[in-house]
Amino acid sequence: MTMARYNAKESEKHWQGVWSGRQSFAASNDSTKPKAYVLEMFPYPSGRIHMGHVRNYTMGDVIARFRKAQGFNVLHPMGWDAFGLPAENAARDKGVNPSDWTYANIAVMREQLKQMGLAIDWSREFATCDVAYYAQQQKLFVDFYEAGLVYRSEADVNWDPVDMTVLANEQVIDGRGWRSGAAVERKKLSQWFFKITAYAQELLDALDHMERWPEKVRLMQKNWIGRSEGLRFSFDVSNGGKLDVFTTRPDTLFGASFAAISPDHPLSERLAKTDKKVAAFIEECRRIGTTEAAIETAEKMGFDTGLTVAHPFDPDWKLPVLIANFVLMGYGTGAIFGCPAHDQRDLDFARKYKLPVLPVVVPEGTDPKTFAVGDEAYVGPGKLANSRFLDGMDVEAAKTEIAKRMEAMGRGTRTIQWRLRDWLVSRQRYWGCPIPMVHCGACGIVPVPKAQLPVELPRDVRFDVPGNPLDAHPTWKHTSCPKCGGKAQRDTDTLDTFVDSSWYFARFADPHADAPVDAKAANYWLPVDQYIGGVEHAILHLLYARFITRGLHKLGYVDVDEPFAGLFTQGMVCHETYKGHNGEWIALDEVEKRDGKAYFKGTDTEVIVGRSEAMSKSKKNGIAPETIIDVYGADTIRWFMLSDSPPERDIEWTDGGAEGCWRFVQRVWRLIDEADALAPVGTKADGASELRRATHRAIAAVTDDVENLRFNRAVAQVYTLAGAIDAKAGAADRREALETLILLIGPMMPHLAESCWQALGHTTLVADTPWPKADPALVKSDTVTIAVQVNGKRRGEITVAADADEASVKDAALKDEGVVRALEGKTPKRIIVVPQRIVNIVA
RNA sequence: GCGGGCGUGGCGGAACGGUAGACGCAACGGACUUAAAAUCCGUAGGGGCGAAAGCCUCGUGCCAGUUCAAGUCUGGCCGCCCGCACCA
Repeated sequence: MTMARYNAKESEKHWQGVWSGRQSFAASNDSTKPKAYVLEMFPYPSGRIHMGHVRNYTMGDVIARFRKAQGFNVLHPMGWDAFGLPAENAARDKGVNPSDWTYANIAVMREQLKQMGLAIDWSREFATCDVAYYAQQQKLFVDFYEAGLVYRSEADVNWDPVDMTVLANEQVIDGRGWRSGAAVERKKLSQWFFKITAYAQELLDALDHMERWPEKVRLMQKNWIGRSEGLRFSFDVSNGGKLDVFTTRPDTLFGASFAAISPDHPLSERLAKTDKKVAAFIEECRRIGTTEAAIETAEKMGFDTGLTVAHPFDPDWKLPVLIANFVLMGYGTGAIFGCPAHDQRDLDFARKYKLPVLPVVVPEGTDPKTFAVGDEAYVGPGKLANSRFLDGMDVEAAKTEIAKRMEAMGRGTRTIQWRLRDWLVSRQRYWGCPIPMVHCGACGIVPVPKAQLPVELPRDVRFDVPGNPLDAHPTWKHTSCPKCGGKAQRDTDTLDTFVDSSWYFARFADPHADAPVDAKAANYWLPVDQYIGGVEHAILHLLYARFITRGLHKLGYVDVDEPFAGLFTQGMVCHETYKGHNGEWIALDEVEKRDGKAYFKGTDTEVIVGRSEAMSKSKKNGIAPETIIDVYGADTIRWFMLSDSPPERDIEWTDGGAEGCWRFVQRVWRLIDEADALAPVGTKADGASELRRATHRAIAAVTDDVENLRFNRAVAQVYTLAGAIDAKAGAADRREALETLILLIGPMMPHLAESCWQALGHTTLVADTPWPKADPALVKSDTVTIAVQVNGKRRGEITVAADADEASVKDAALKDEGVVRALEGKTPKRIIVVPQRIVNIVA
């Protein structure tokens, strides 16, 4: 009997139907099994899935299926991060309604994900643009408002002139909008904020306990939160006012040679009103400030205001007050004192403007009289000098002493300064969750009562005029005040889409609940045991989600603070790039490769082969997953995604690699096909044949590798087992080996596994079959072959019993022919025996 | 500038401080075939000795060090990648 070649297309469709019909992957909210919540960052419905999705969802799927096989009650849901600007752009450019466009995209992508054969509980699917979802989000917003975690404030905001909306700090990258790439402008606007800074300390402290998060991500968050301890104090200004400054180095106060304020400091602005030169200087700073990356190399610039401040410990010591472009209004008080000897920026500035440089901290054992600072500020430890009552103290003691005295004088307080600022969530856009607030002339700002929610988006909006479409709508914003019943206006802003994705994982616990989050269900499922996504969300999404979860906890919706117990950030999918001789990107399908060179298809014109880069539209080096699935099937593309490259690193897509995966699919199928005279289903293998050993070693290794997300190694172990299956082995041993092979690839190539399982005579599903268990006795072997070194160089090899005692191992080693030759008759001085590893003879 | 990561065959990559290069891709040789595809078997880091089995030697970016033993640990360089970026 010979079966046909494995038909991936038919088989995959078949098994997808079977799983769906049996609801194989439905999660139970009422189970006695241990739970496992496996989640991948949900996709934006752009229209088609890309290779990045395939890699991400394949990894999650392997974990989900693996956990199910291990007996866990698994939650592995899928949804859509469906609000956002592309829908509005499509509406403007193509005249389609954003909602229609989005749901059409979702329909396509859902089919594509289903074709991947993901073990997802589709009954829990939702999109963030579903009224049912954003209605709950509006309730949450009101809850947060009432809990004091939401406030409205006028502030300098980041304005994206292309997307025509404001952005949160985190969403400005290198002075540009994270989506549009446009240079961000500054505006003063009244906007809604989430009080994320209220949790700054908690968000920081918890990072230390998040062992299953990558160190890198924790560090990025730590830096972003940016805690620094210091002293805030005031100078008396010669104009009779006070100037507040913040410093982390109060110990260097006697080395101060100037005070500097930001061009945006209120004092600068006040001076500008009466002094044209000040105004011109501020103008110049702002111009440079907004011209993008030039900030990097921007020269330090200062302007002497003519004002002075008195040194807090010596009223006769006057320091000039300068406006300096490197002082940021957004951090601390927007004013500093400059101590050039111990701060590089201050030193650069002082050298340029010929200000004194007096060292006040000198390294241990250095004479303060001879210690000089050149072009490099001294920021290391040492003893205080030239500092009156601080002389001789170390830095820490001096900081404390100054702080104590300042506090006693009522001039300063020790404070903690954060880099993190509150999360600006208002967006002047249409396709987002409407902010459920009403502005009443009489009552001020009034939340929409929960009974009146949701505030639904209108369908009839225009996108052919610039500005906020909701604001431009003729009637939508007009409403009555929930409090006094008088005429009032709705808030026409919508929420940042990062709000949508900051609690969806909690909603999945019970996506049909009447409350935003069903406490019982969420407390059962949360935290997410394994979250998988791109490192690009290391700060934005992950920090916001951690904050919102704390808010949910405060409101009693959940008992946890941290939403994601385990986080894994996967690498990108890359491909070689091609360029023409004018530097233009050449699409993959316009290139053909011949004899190691690349040409324009059908011509002899060479194209330049560039390095491998993340697949992207702009570089034209993307491969559409659907074409691969169409040709080879989902299992092949899944296998590719897991093979070779460690999951956290970038993977390079190659045609050869894909073909190799496809060949392996066929090879597995053939192994089953050609396996004649197997023992019947249910036969127990016995004994300790080589094949049985290989089988159980594979179980142990693959289990360990998948457990630790080392999929590339798991794949290699599977290859090794496949190679070990020998037609000459016993019928029972071969059945065991083949069944094991199939169960091990089950999470990785689920369709192929089901087909093979059936071909092996089973009437059950791999999806319902427990994960195999390794017999420890078979994993360990009786004999081991170890190397024997002489003076650290490998000279021979001996095979000894695994439990051989040291004496007999030594004995065997010394008898080895190669060892004898290498010893040249010398007597060993020392023999190191590492059991089951190595013998090293020192002669 | 600061912080983090990485550097191993033609390529992707393996390797609790213990036989470097598992496993795969590409390559080459052979078998099967009228032929091709598919498949199967075999070879394979560099150099040297040998008819062969095999043996010697050099090899994990570079230079030192610790150790019986270093791809792995330590220090210093070089290169690449990522994050933050005048945060006082």
